[in-house]
Amino acid sequence: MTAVDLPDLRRELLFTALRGVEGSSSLAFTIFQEIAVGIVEGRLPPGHEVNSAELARRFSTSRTPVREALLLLERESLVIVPPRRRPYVSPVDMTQVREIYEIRASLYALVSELLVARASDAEIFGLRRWQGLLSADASAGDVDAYFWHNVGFRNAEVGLAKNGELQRRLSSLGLQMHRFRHLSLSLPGRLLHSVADHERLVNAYADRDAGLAAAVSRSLVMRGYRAIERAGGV
Amino acid sequence: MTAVDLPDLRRELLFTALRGVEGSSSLAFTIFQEIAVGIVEGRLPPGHEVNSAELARRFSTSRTPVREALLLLERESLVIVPPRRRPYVSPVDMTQVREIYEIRASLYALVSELLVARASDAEIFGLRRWQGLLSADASAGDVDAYFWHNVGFRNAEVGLAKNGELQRRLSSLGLQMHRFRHLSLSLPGRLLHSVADHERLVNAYADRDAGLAAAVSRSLVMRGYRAIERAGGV
DNA sequence: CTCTCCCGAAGTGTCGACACCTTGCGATCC
DNA sequence: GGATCGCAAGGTGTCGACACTTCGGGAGAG
Repeated sequence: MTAVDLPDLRRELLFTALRGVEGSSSLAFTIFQEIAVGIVEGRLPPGHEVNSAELARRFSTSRTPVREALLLLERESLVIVPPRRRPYVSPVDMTQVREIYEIRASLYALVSELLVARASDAEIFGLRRWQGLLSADASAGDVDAYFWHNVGFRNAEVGLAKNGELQRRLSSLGLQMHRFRHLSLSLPGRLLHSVADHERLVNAYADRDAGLAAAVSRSLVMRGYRAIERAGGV
Repeated sequence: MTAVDLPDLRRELLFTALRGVEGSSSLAFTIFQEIAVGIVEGRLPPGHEVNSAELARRFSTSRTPVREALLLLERESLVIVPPRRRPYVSPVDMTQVREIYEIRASLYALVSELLVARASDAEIFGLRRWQGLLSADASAGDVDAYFWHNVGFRNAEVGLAKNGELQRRLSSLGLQMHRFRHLSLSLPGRLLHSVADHERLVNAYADRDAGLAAAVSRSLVMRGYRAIERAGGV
Protein backbone atom coordinates (compact mmCIF):
# COMPACT_ATOMS: atom_id res chain seq x y z
CA MET A 1 0.00 0.00 0.00
CA THR A 2 1.46 3.29 -0.99
CA ALA A 3 -0.35 5.14 1.73
CA VAL A 4 1.15 8.53 0.91
CA ASP A 5 -1.42 10.79 -0.65
CA LEU A 6 -0.68 13.27 -3.37
CA PRO A 7 -0.63 16.50 -1.38
CA ASP A 8 2.01 14.99 0.91
CA LEU A 9 4.15 14.03 -2.04
CA ARG A 10 3.89 17.51 -3.40
CA ARG A 11 4.82 19.13 -0.17
CA GLU A 12 7.76 16.75 -0.02
CA LEU A 13 8.91 17.90 -3.43
CA LEU A 14 8.71 21.53 -2.41
CA PHE A 15 10.47 21.34 0.89
CA THR A 16 13.03 18.57 0.44
CA ALA A 17 16.17 20.62 0.43
CA LEU A 18 14.90 23.00 3.07
CA ARG A 19 14.34 20.26 5.59
CA GLY A 20 17.87 20.26 6.96
CA VAL A 21 17.75 23.96 7.60
CA GLU A 22 14.78 23.67 9.84
CA GLY A 23 15.66 26.21 12.47
CA SER A 24 15.99 24.03 15.54
CA SER A 25 12.44 23.56 16.67
CA SER A 26 10.09 21.27 14.89
CA LEU A 27 7.02 23.21 15.94
CA ALA A 28 8.37 26.31 14.26
CA PHE A 29 9.10 24.31 11.13
CA THR A 30 5.60 22.86 11.07
CA ILE A 31 4.05 26.30 11.33
CA PHE A 32 6.49 27.54 8.72
CA GLN A 33 5.44 24.83 6.30
CA GLU A 34 1.77 25.39 6.94
CA ILE A 35 1.96 29.09 6.19
CA ALA A 36 4.40 28.63 3.32
CA VAL A 37 2.01 26.28 1.57
CA GLY A 38 -0.81 28.74 2.16
CA ILE A 39 1.21 31.48 0.54
CA VAL A 40 2.57 29.61 -2.46
CA GLU A 41 -0.85 28.17 -3.23
CA GLY A 42 -2.38 31.60 -3.12
CA ARG A 43 -4.69 31.10 -0.16
CA LEU A 44 -2.79 33.83 1.64
CA PRO A 45 -2.60 36.59 -0.96
CA PRO A 46 0.20 39.18 -1.14
CA GLY A 47 -0.27 41.86 1.45
CA HIS A 48 -2.28 39.60 3.73
CA GLU A 49 -1.37 40.23 7.33
CA VAL A 50 0.29 37.39 9.25
CA ASN A 51 0.76 38.65 12.75
CA SER A 52 2.28 36.41 15.37
CA ALA A 53 -0.45 36.94 17.94
CA GLU A 54 -3.26 35.71 15.73
CA LEU A 55 -1.21 32.81 14.39
CA ALA A 56 -0.32 31.80 17.93
CA ARG A 57 -4.01 31.64 18.73
CA ARG A 58 -4.78 29.70 15.60
CA PHE A 59 -2.07 27.10 16.23
CA SER A 60 -2.69 27.09 19.99
CA THR A 61 0.91 27.81 20.84
CA SER A 62 2.75 30.73 22.29
CA ARG A 63 4.14 33.44 20.06
CA THR A 64 7.73 32.25 20.34
CA PRO A 65 7.62 29.39 17.81
CA VAL A 66 5.41 31.49 15.56
CA ARG A 67 7.97 34.26 15.51
CA GLU A 68 10.63 31.75 14.53
CA ALA A 69 8.41 30.44 11.77
CA LEU A 70 8.00 34.00 10.53
CA LEU A 71 11.76 34.38 10.43
CA LEU A 72 12.00 31.24 8.31
CA LEU A 73 9.32 32.62 6.02
CA GLU A 74 11.23 35.85 5.74
CA ARG A 75 14.32 33.90 4.80
CA GLU A 76 12.38 32.46 1.89
CA SER A 77 11.16 35.95 0.98
CA LEU A 78 7.56 34.83 1.41
CA VAL A 79 6.85 37.25 4.23
CA ILE A 80 8.05 40.72 5.09
CA VAL A 81 8.69 41.45 8.75
CA PRO A 82 9.06 45.20 9.21
CA PRO A 83 10.43 46.27 12.59
CA ARG A 84 7.70 46.97 15.11
CA ARG A 85 5.02 46.52 12.49
CA ARG A 86 2.85 43.61 11.59
CA PRO A 87 4.34 41.07 9.19
CA TYR A 88 2.54 40.53 5.90
CA VAL A 89 2.74 38.25 2.88
CA SER A 90 5.29 39.73 0.51
CA PRO A 91 3.98 41.21 -2.71
CA VAL A 92 4.99 39.77 -6.06
CA ASP A 93 5.64 42.20 -8.84
CA MET A 94 6.83 41.53 -12.34
CA THR A 95 10.29 42.88 -11.54
CA GLN A 96 10.83 40.28 -8.87
CA VAL A 97 9.52 37.54 -11.13
CA ARG A 98 12.00 38.54 -13.79
CA GLU A 99 14.83 38.67 -11.26
CA ILE A 100 14.08 35.22 -9.99
CA TYR A 101 13.82 33.72 -13.44
CA GLU A 102 17.14 35.25 -14.42
CA ILE A 103 18.80 33.62 -11.44
CA ARG A 104 17.07 30.32 -12.00
CA ALA A 105 18.11 30.25 -15.64
CA SER A 106 21.71 30.74 -14.65
CA LEU A 107 21.68 28.18 -11.89
CA TYR A 108 19.93 25.52 -13.96
CA ALA A 109 22.49 26.07 -16.69
CA LEU A 110 25.08 25.38 -14.00
CA VAL A 111 23.18 22.28 -12.93
CA SER A 112 23.32 20.99 -16.48
CA GLU A 113 27.03 21.61 -16.77
CA LEU A 114 27.78 19.89 -13.49
CA LEU A 115 25.48 17.03 -14.31
CA VAL A 116 27.29 16.31 -17.55
CA ALA A 117 30.55 16.22 -15.67
CA ARG A 118 29.43 14.17 -12.71
CA ALA A 119 26.42 11.97 -13.39
CA SER A 120 26.88 8.37 -14.45
CA ASP A 121 25.31 7.02 -17.61
CA ALA A 122 22.85 5.06 -15.50
CA GLU A 123 21.84 8.20 -13.62
CA ILE A 124 21.31 10.09 -16.83
CA PHE A 125 19.27 7.21 -18.17
CA GLY A 126 17.10 7.51 -15.07
CA LEU A 127 16.04 10.96 -16.25
CA ARG A 128 14.35 9.38 -19.25
CA ARG A 129 11.74 7.99 -16.91
CA TRP A 130 10.69 11.50 -15.90
CA GLN A 131 10.83 12.59 -19.50
CA GLY A 132 8.38 9.80 -20.38
CA LEU A 133 5.97 10.95 -17.70
CA LEU A 134 6.22 14.50 -18.97
CA SER A 135 5.40 13.70 -22.56
CA ALA A 136 2.53 11.49 -21.45
CA ASP A 137 1.12 14.36 -19.38
CA ALA A 138 1.55 16.76 -22.26
CA SER A 139 -0.29 14.45 -24.66
CA ALA A 140 -3.06 14.03 -22.14
CA GLY A 141 -3.13 17.77 -21.62
CA ASP A 142 -2.87 17.23 -17.88
CA VAL A 143 -1.31 20.53 -16.90
CA ASP A 144 -1.27 19.81 -13.19
CA ALA A 145 0.43 16.42 -13.46
CA TYR A 146 2.86 17.95 -15.91
CA PHE A 147 3.80 20.61 -13.44
CA TRP A 148 4.56 18.21 -10.62
CA HIS A 149 6.44 15.76 -12.79
CA ASN A 150 8.43 18.72 -14.01
CA VAL A 151 9.32 19.57 -10.43
CA GLY A 152 10.37 15.95 -9.97
CA PHE A 153 12.49 16.04 -13.10
CA ARG A 154 14.23 19.20 -11.97
CA ASN A 155 14.87 17.86 -8.49
CA ALA A 156 16.39 14.77 -10.04
CA GLU A 157 18.63 16.91 -12.24
CA VAL A 158 19.75 19.01 -9.31
CA GLY A 159 20.53 15.89 -7.31
CA LEU A 160 22.77 14.62 -10.09
CA ALA A 161 24.69 17.88 -10.15
CA LYS A 162 26.04 16.84 -6.75
CA ASN A 163 26.28 20.29 -5.25
CA GLY A 164 24.43 20.53 -1.96
CA GLU A 165 24.67 24.31 -1.66
CA LEU A 166 23.21 24.70 -5.11
CA GLN A 167 20.42 22.31 -4.23
CA ARG A 168 19.44 24.30 -1.18
CA ARG A 169 19.46 27.57 -3.09
CA LEU A 170 17.41 26.26 -5.96
CA SER A 171 14.91 24.77 -3.57
CA SER A 172 14.47 28.18 -2.00
CA LEU A 173 13.94 29.77 -5.40
CA GLY A 174 11.53 26.99 -6.33
CA LEU A 175 9.33 27.78 -3.38
CA GLN A 176 9.21 31.41 -4.46
CA MET A 177 8.49 30.49 -8.02
CA HIS A 178 5.67 28.25 -7.02
CA ARG A 179 3.72 31.39 -6.26
CA PHE A 180 3.25 32.27 -9.90
CA ARG A 181 3.36 28.83 -11.43
CA HIS A 182 -0.24 28.99 -12.55
CA LEU A 183 0.72 31.90 -14.79
CA SER A 184 3.43 30.07 -16.64
CA LEU A 185 1.27 27.12 -17.61
CA SER A 186 -1.73 28.92 -18.98
CA LEU A 187 -0.73 29.03 -22.63
CA PRO A 188 -1.86 26.00 -24.63
CA GLY A 189 1.11 25.39 -26.91
CA ARG A 190 3.62 25.69 -24.13
CA LEU A 191 3.64 22.11 -22.90
CA LEU A 192 4.63 20.71 -26.25
CA HIS A 193 7.49 23.16 -26.63
CA SER A 194 8.56 22.23 -23.15
CA VAL A 195 8.50 18.51 -23.92
CA ALA A 196 10.68 19.05 -26.97
CA ASP A 197 13.16 20.99 -24.84
CA HIS A 198 13.31 18.23 -22.27
CA GLU A 199 14.01 15.77 -25.04
CA ARG A 200 16.87 17.89 -26.35
CA LEU A 201 18.15 18.33 -22.83
CA VAL A 202 18.34 14.66 -21.95
CA ASN A 203 19.93 13.93 -25.32
CA ALA A 204 22.58 16.53 -24.60
CA TYR A 205 23.21 14.84 -21.25
CA ALA A 206 23.58 11.46 -22.92
CA ASP A 207 26.01 12.98 -25.44
CA ARG A 208 27.91 14.63 -22.60
CA ASP A 209 27.56 17.95 -24.36
CA ALA A 210 27.85 20.39 -21.48
CA GLY A 211 27.57 23.53 -23.58
CA LEU A 212 24.42 22.44 -25.35
CA ALA A 213 22.83 21.11 -22.16
CA ALA A 214 23.48 24.41 -20.38
CA ALA A 215 22.05 26.40 -23.26
CA VAL A 216 18.90 24.27 -23.46
CA SER A 217 18.43 24.39 -19.72
CA ARG A 218 18.69 28.14 -19.70
CA SER A 219 16.28 28.57 -22.57
CA LEU A 220 13.86 26.16 -20.94
CA VAL A 221 13.64 28.35 -17.87
CA MET A 222 13.43 31.57 -19.84
CA ARG A 223 10.66 30.12 -21.97
CA GLY A 224 8.68 29.82 -18.77
CA TYR A 225 9.36 33.45 -18.01
CA ARG A 226 8.30 34.61 -21.42
CA ALA A 227 5.10 32.63 -21.03
CA ILE A 228 4.28 34.64 -17.93
CA GLU A 229 5.19 37.87 -19.66
CA ARG A 230 2.97 37.05 -22.60
CA ALA A 231 0.15 36.10 -20.26
CA GLY A 232 0.22 39.69 -19.07
CA GLY A 233 2.32 39.41 -15.92
CA VAL A 234 1.13 39.24 -12.37
CA MET B 1 35.16 64.78 9.03
CA THR B 2 34.65 61.31 7.70
CA ALA B 3 34.32 59.81 11.12
CA VAL B 4 33.74 56.28 9.86
CA ASP B 5 36.69 54.05 10.62
CA LEU B 6 37.84 51.22 8.44
CA PRO B 7 36.34 48.25 10.30
CA ASP B 8 32.94 49.91 10.04
CA LEU B 9 33.35 50.38 6.32
CA ARG B 10 34.29 46.77 5.96
CA ARG B 11 31.38 45.55 7.93
CA GLU B 12 29.22 47.77 5.78
CA LEU B 13 30.55 46.13 2.65
CA LEU B 14 29.85 42.69 4.00
CA PHE B 15 26.34 43.23 5.26
CA THR B 16 24.87 45.78 2.86
CA ALA B 17 22.43 43.59 1.04
CA LEU B 18 21.52 41.62 4.13
CA ARG B 19 20.35 44.70 6.01
CA GLY B 20 16.81 44.66 4.69
CA VAL B 21 16.31 41.09 5.73
CA GLU B 22 17.04 41.83 9.33
CA GLY B 23 14.51 39.62 11.01
CA SER B 24 12.35 42.19 12.71
CA SER B 25 14.24 43.02 15.86
CA SER B 26 17.31 45.17 15.80
CA LEU B 27 18.81 43.53 18.88
CA ALA B 28 18.76 40.17 17.14
CA PHE B 29 20.41 41.70 14.09
CA THR B 30 23.13 43.30 16.18
CA ILE B 31 23.94 40.02 17.86
CA PHE B 32 23.79 38.31 14.48
CA GLN B 33 26.33 40.73 13.03
CA GLU B 34 28.61 40.46 16.03
CA ILE B 35 28.77 36.67 15.83
CA ALA B 36 28.89 36.62 12.03
CA VAL B 37 31.95 38.85 12.02
CA GLY B 38 33.55 36.64 14.66
CA ILE B 39 32.98 33.61 12.49
CA VAL B 40 34.05 34.99 9.13
CA GLU B 41 37.18 36.48 10.64
CA GLY B 42 38.08 33.18 12.21
CA ARG B 43 37.86 34.18 15.84
CA LEU B 44 35.09 31.62 16.26
CA PRO B 45 36.54 28.55 14.57
CA PRO B 46 34.44 25.83 12.94
CA GLY B 47 32.95 23.53 15.52
CA HIS B 48 33.04 26.18 18.22
CA GLU B 49 29.95 25.99 20.35
CA VAL B 50 27.59 28.97 20.28
CA ASN B 51 24.82 28.16 22.71
CA SER B 52 22.09 30.63 23.34
CA ALA B 53 22.41 30.59 27.12
CA GLU B 54 26.02 31.68 27.20
CA LEU B 55 25.52 34.26 24.46
CA ALA B 56 22.56 35.68 26.34
CA ARG B 57 24.79 36.13 29.37
CA ARG B 58 27.54 37.71 27.31
CA PHE B 59 25.22 40.20 25.63
CA SER B 60 23.19 40.72 28.82
CA THR B 61 19.89 39.93 27.14
CA SER B 62 17.42 37.15 27.39
CA ARG B 63 17.72 34.10 25.18
CA THR B 64 14.90 35.14 22.86
CA PRO B 65 16.81 37.63 20.68
CA VAL B 66 19.85 35.37 20.77
CA ARG B 67 17.81 32.51 19.39
CA GLU B 68 16.60 34.72 16.58
CA ALA B 69 20.17 35.75 15.84
CA LEU B 70 21.12 32.08 15.68
CA LEU B 71 18.36 31.51 13.15
CA LEU B 72 19.75 34.32 11.02
CA LEU B 73 23.21 32.80 11.29
CA GLU B 74 21.81 29.47 10.25
CA ARG B 75 20.22 31.10 7.24
CA GLU B 76 23.68 32.26 6.19
CA SER B 77 25.01 28.74 6.81
CA LEU B 78 27.46 30.08 9.35
CA VAL B 79 26.01 28.09 12.22
CA ILE B 80 24.36 24.72 12.52
CA VAL B 81 21.42 24.44 14.88
CA PRO B 82 20.65 20.77 15.48
CA PRO B 83 17.33 20.10 17.20
CA ARG B 84 17.67 19.86 20.96
CA ARG B 85 21.42 20.12 20.75
CA ARG B 86 23.79 23.00 21.12
CA PRO B 87 24.41 25.12 18.04
CA TYR B 88 27.96 25.28 16.75
CA VAL B 89 29.93 27.13 14.09
CA SER B 90 29.52 25.24 10.84
CA PRO B 91 32.57 23.41 9.56
CA VAL B 92 34.12 24.33 6.23
CA ASP B 93 35.35 21.51 4.09
CA MET B 94 36.82 21.65 0.63
CA THR B 95 33.64 20.24 -0.88
CA GLN B 96 31.60 23.15 0.36
CA VAL B 97 34.22 25.64 -0.79
CA ARG B 98 34.08 24.16 -4.27
CA GLU B 99 30.29 24.22 -4.25
CA ILE B 100 30.18 27.85 -3.28
CA TYR B 101 32.74 28.89 -5.86
CA GLU B 102 30.82 27.07 -8.57
CA ILE B 103 27.70 29.00 -7.69
CA ARG B 104 29.52 32.28 -7.42
CA ALA B 105 31.18 31.79 -10.77
CA SER B 106 27.79 31.24 -12.38
CA LEU B 107 26.13 34.15 -10.67
CA TYR B 108 28.94 36.59 -11.38
CA ALA B 109 28.81 35.56 -15.00
CA LEU B 110 25.13 36.48 -14.85
CA VAL B 111 25.99 39.79 -13.21
CA SER B 112 28.31 40.58 -16.09
CA GLU B 113 25.69 39.72 -18.70
CA LEU B 114 23.05 41.83 -17.00
CA LEU B 115 25.46 44.68 -16.46
CA VAL B 116 26.29 44.85 -20.15
CA ALA B 117 22.60 45.03 -20.95
CA ARG B 118 21.57 47.51 -18.28
CA ALA B 119 24.39 49.76 -17.09
CA SER B 120 24.93 53.16 -18.67
CA ASP B 121 28.28 54.16 -20.13
CA ALA B 122 28.82 56.51 -17.21
CA GLU B 123 28.18 53.71 -14.74
CA ILE B 124 30.61 51.42 -16.50
CA PHE B 125 33.15 54.20 -16.52
CA GLY B 126 32.72 54.43 -12.76
CA LEU B 127 34.10 50.92 -12.46
CA ARG B 128 37.44 52.18 -13.75
CA ARG B 129 37.91 53.99 -10.48
CA TRP B 130 37.85 50.71 -8.59
CA GLN B 131 40.08 49.16 -11.17
CA GLY B 132 42.62 51.91 -10.57
CA LEU B 133 42.59 51.25 -6.85
CA LEU B 134 43.07 47.56 -7.48
CA SER B 135 46.09 47.92 -9.70
CA ALA B 136 47.62 50.41 -7.26
CA ASP B 137 47.15 47.93 -4.42
CA ALA B 138 48.62 45.13 -6.51
CA SER B 139 51.70 47.18 -7.38
CA ALA B 140 52.12 48.10 -3.74
CA GLY B 141 51.66 44.45 -2.80
CA ASP B 142 49.01 45.47 -0.29
CA VAL B 143 47.01 42.26 -0.16
CA ASP B 144 44.56 43.46 2.44
CA ALA B 145 43.65 46.70 0.67
CA TYR B 146 43.37 44.73 -2.54
CA PHE B 147 40.89 42.36 -0.99
CA TRP B 148 38.59 45.10 0.26
CA HIS B 149 38.75 47.13 -2.91
CA ASN B 150 37.91 43.94 -4.74
CA VAL B 151 34.82 43.53 -2.57
CA GLY B 152 33.94 47.11 -3.41
CA PHE B 153 34.40 46.48 -7.12
CA ARG B 154 32.20 43.42 -7.02
CA ASN B 155 29.50 45.18 -5.04
CA ALA B 156 29.54 47.96 -7.61
CA GLU B 157 29.21 45.44 -10.42
CA VAL B 158 26.33 43.70 -8.71
CA GLY B 159 24.60 47.02 -8.19
CA LEU B 160 24.81 47.78 -11.88
CA ALA B 161 23.25 44.43 -12.77
CA LYS B 162 20.04 45.84 -11.29
CA ASN B 163 18.70 42.64 -9.88
CA GLY B 164 17.89 42.92 -6.19
CA GLU B 165 17.31 39.22 -5.63
CA LEU B 166 20.67 38.45 -7.15
CA GLN B 167 22.29 41.08 -4.98
CA ARG B 168 20.89 39.57 -1.82
CA ARG B 169 21.97 36.08 -2.79
CA LEU B 170 25.47 37.08 -3.72
CA SER B 171 25.82 39.02 -0.52
CA SER B 172 24.96 35.89 1.39
CA LEU B 173 27.52 33.87 -0.55
CA GLY B 174 30.08 36.62 -0.02
CA LEU B 175 29.71 36.34 3.72
CA GLN B 176 30.33 32.60 3.49
CA MET B 177 33.29 33.08 1.22
CA HIS B 178 34.85 35.58 3.53
CA ARG B 179 35.64 32.67 5.82
CA PHE B 180 38.36 31.34 3.56
CA ARG B 181 39.48 34.53 1.89
CA HIS B 182 42.90 34.41 3.49
CA LEU B 183 43.52 31.17 1.58
CA SER B 184 42.83 32.60 -1.83
CA LEU B 185 45.22 35.50 -1.53
CA SER B 186 48.28 33.71 -0.28
CA LEU B 187 49.96 33.05 -3.62
CA PRO B 188 52.29 35.83 -4.75
CA GLY B 189 51.62 35.97 -8.50
CA ARG B 190 47.88 35.92 -8.06
CA LEU B 191 47.22 39.63 -7.65
CA LEU B 192 48.77 40.53 -10.99
CA HIS B 193 46.76 37.89 -12.82
CA SER B 194 43.72 39.23 -11.09
CA VAL B 195 44.46 42.80 -12.11
CA ALA B 196 44.82 41.74 -15.72
CA ASP B 197 41.47 39.98 -15.53
CA HIS B 198 39.77 43.05 -14.12
CA GLU B 199 41.21 45.08 -16.95
CA ARG B 200 39.83 42.66 -19.52
CA LEU B 201 36.52 42.62 -17.72
CA VAL B 202 35.98 46.37 -17.68
CA ASN B 203 37.06 46.56 -21.31
CA ALA B 204 34.47 43.94 -22.19
CA TYR B 205 31.87 46.03 -20.38
CA ALA B 206 32.89 49.14 -22.30
CA ASP B 207 32.68 47.18 -25.56
CA ARG B 208 29.28 45.81 -24.51
CA ASP B 209 30.54 42.30 -25.14
CA ALA B 210 28.28 40.27 -22.85
CA GLY B 211 29.71 36.88 -23.81
CA LEU B 212 33.30 37.89 -23.17
CA ALA B 213 32.44 39.71 -19.95
CA ALA B 214 30.62 36.66 -18.61
CA ALA B 215 33.49 34.38 -19.52
CA VAL B 216 36.08 36.61 -17.88
CA SER B 217 33.95 37.02 -14.78
CA ARG B 218 33.54 33.29 -14.44
CA SER B 219 37.23 32.61 -14.90
CA LEU B 220 38.08 35.36 -12.41
CA VAL B 221 36.10 33.61 -9.72
CA MET B 222 37.41 30.18 -10.59
CA ARG B 223 40.96 31.47 -10.53
CA GLY B 224 40.32 32.30 -6.89
CA TYR B 225 39.14 28.77 -6.28
CA ARG B 226 42.13 27.22 -7.95
CA ALA B 227 44.37 29.38 -5.79
CA ILE B 228 42.81 27.85 -2.72
CA GLU B 229 43.11 24.37 -4.16
CA ARG B 230 46.75 24.92 -4.95
CA ALA B 231 47.36 26.33 -1.49
CA GLY B 232 46.34 22.93 -0.17
CA GLY B 233 42.69 23.49 0.69
CA VAL B 234 41.26 24.13 4.09
C1' DC C 1 41.15 -1.69 35.00
C1' DT C 2 37.24 -1.36 32.11
C1' DC C 3 32.43 -1.03 31.23
C1' DT C 4 27.81 0.37 32.63
C1' DC C 5 24.55 2.92 34.71
C1' DC C 6 22.93 6.81 37.10
C1' DC C 7 22.74 11.41 38.36
C1' DG C 8 23.34 16.31 38.24
C1' DA C 9 24.63 20.38 35.66
C1' DA C 10 23.47 23.02 31.92
C1' DG C 11 21.25 23.53 27.59
C1' DT C 12 16.84 23.58 24.66
C1' DG C 13 12.00 24.57 23.33
C1' DT C 14 8.04 26.70 24.92
C1' DC C 15 5.24 29.55 27.70
C1' DG C 16 2.80 33.65 29.79
C1' DA C 17 3.79 38.34 31.23
C1' DC C 18 5.14 43.05 30.64
C1' DA C 19 6.45 47.53 28.71
C1' DC C 20 6.39 50.01 24.65
C1' DC C 21 4.76 51.19 20.04
C1' DT C 22 1.54 51.55 16.24
C1' DT C 23 -2.95 52.33 14.53
C1' DG C 24 -7.67 53.36 13.83
C1' DC C 25 -11.60 55.56 15.65
C1' DG C 26 -14.07 58.87 17.93
C1' DA C 27 -14.19 63.36 20.44
C1' DT C 28 -12.77 67.96 19.82
C1' DC C 29 -11.87 72.17 17.61
C1' DC C 30 -12.09 75.40 13.90
C1' DG D 1 -18.34 69.50 7.72
C1' DG D 2 -13.49 68.61 7.69
C1' DA D 3 -9.09 68.41 9.97
C1' DT D 4 -6.62 67.42 14.41
C1' DC D 5 -5.68 65.32 18.52
C1' DG D 6 -5.93 61.69 22.00
C1' DC D 7 -7.03 57.41 23.59
C1' DA D 8 -7.97 52.58 23.76
C1' DA D 9 -7.16 48.07 21.47
C1' DG D 10 -4.07 45.11 20.02
C1' DG D 11 0.15 44.40 18.11
C1' DT D 12 5.69 43.86 18.87
C1' DG D 13 10.12 42.91 21.26
C1' DT D 14 11.99 41.21 25.31
C1' DC D 15 12.08 38.89 29.61
C1' DG D 16 12.32 35.23 33.31
C1' DA D 17 10.41 30.70 34.35
C1' DC D 18 9.53 25.84 33.60
C1' DA D 19 9.62 21.02 31.92
C1' DC D 20 12.31 18.14 29.28
C1' DT D 21 16.67 16.51 27.07
C1' DT D 22 21.46 15.95 26.49
C1' DC D 23 26.02 15.21 28.09
C1' DG D 24 29.80 14.18 31.04
C1' DG D 25 31.68 12.30 35.04
C1' DG D 26 31.72 9.44 39.03
C1' DA D 27 29.93 5.22 41.66
C1' DG D 28 29.51 0.69 41.27
C1' DA D 29 29.66 -4.13 38.99
C1' DG D 30 32.27 -7.33 36.63
